[in-house]
Amino acid sequence: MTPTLSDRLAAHVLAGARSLGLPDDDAALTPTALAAHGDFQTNLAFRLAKARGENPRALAERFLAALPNDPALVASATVAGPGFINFKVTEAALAADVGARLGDDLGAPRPGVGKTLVIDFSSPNVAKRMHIGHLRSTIIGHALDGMFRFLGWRVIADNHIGDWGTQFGKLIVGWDRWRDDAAFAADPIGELQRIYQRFGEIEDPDGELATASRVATARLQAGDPELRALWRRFVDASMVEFDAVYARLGVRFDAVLGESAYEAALAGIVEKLLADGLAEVSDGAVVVRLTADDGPGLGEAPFLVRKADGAALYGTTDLATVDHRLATWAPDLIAYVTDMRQQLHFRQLFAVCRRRGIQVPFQHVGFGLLRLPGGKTASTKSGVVLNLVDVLDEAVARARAVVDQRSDTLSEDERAAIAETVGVAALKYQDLSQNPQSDIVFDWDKSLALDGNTAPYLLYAHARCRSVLRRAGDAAPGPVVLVDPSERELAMSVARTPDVIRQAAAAWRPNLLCDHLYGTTQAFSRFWERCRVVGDDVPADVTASRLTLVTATATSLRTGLGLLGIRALDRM
RNA sequence: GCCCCCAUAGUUCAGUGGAUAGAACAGAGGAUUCCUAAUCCUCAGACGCGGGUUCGAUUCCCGCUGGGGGUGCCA
Repeated sequence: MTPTLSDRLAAHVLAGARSLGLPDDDAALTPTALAAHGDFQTNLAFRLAKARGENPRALAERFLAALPNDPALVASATVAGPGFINFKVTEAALAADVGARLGDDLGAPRPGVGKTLVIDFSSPNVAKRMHIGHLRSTIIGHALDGMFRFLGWRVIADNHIGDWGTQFGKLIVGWDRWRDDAAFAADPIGELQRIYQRFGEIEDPDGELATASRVATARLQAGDPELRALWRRFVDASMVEFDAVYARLGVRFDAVLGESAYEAALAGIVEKLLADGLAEVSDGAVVVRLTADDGPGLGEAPFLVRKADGAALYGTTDLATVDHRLATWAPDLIAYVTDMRQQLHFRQLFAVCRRRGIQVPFQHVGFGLLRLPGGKTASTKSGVVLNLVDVLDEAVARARAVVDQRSDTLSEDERAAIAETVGVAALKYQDLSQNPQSDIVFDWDKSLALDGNTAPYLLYAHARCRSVLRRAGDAAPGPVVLVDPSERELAMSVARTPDVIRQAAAAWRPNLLCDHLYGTTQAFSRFWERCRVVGDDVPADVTASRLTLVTATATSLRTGLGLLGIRALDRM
């Protein structure tokens, strides 16, 4: 592995701070906003000057003088404006860096080696079709999974399926009365969904249905073999469909443990909380009372772990799940990727875990709602449902129309495969490229767009890279020599990719990686317009250099897209 | 009531207390004897309002307005 240019410059800056007698552990190093200011800048002089009440410009001048001499790395270092220190790295250092990033691991440092992350995402409910609202958790979670693994973490992607609860009583009752076996055989989830909806719509003036449903739920949870078998059928049928969607999205899990897996542990959790004095009985229910000391606003609402009727709640299940994860994987960090509406729940959950003596840090990655134009939320409740598979199909159909128009020399099979990849990638990238915490407006034309800052743009650039590498034939890659400005810009972007992956993971924000890959692609497109790689009029050493640069670009794009769950194409 | 989130160009979105706030789409105009034009180049266009902290605020704090979400027995 090779430290990145910014790692090396940060060390350079911190060495300067030490020799100035002002040791620090943050070099405040960032890429410059404008190329005219160099490659990187440090704003450390501002911070140090503020702490010491000095003039920042004067301190920056002293700082500059105190920097070590490193002519191999630093081409120039200058003080600018009120106290910025701008660095330009040498052509040789940049060229060498590009040459070190040709493998799939990008030669990147792996600071996560030895650490384990459990990340909980997707978590659909059994007997309901996945809709567009499930997309965010699934693909943001998967992208975080990919980025952390890239950084060396052992990652356990855990799909916490909603396979337990009162909805099964309703399903069982409805199944007995209204099921259509042929419909179930043809489309299991569709039939289960129909039964469930009918249960909600039908008149039940005497509460007869409600009673039957409660009885069925109780029998199921008591282990009635017949109902258990029926429940298993519902779960299995749902999982078949979920797995098909995951395969299509390219999403993987290390563990698929539904809520039912924790059923046996729930009573013990509640008893222990009571015995330890952490929980109390209140209005017949069992609650953990938190205070403002547990976190802002947490003193208001208690955390419910058992209802007055004796049933456990999702919070109880979540506590049992934490116990299981700690015992099974001994993680260093546990993360949950859910929509922001569950923020309070997780803050409470984490606080209760801390009270139970659990030291492991938790992270709730809350993302914004997906809404439709006009402000409606896309949910079963509002009656506006966009089935995920239907959206994927439409995305692929739109991609296919473009493939047929642009790539008419390719075979039918190739075109179908390309359209599938491009369509699904476009939908995923559209989501991933936005800040998770922002609400998303789903609009068919925007969400499935194939032009502009979209996955197809990145995939196309990668395909061009592969194309020229195929054409290079026997010509071998060689040392990088940066001649054209577009080459330097591209090289710098490629060199920064490992830094960006680290930052994106640390911020739990895949969109930072999307932004960077888009920038790399823009740089590549400009390079492509200006610089020929192979040809009779291109000197051999220039071809060799550019083949290395193109290889590094292709690797950076392929690896970066791969972390986002998007497979790069060699042709399109 | 209380708590949380959001407000950037016509639209959809980026933006780490830092230098001239970036893209895309839509709009106007250009580029292809040559490695994939699903491309590139040019033009035009924005930080809700009022205070505060700071050398410096779209960013942090307070208030206001507008929108969304949550809030003891759903998840």
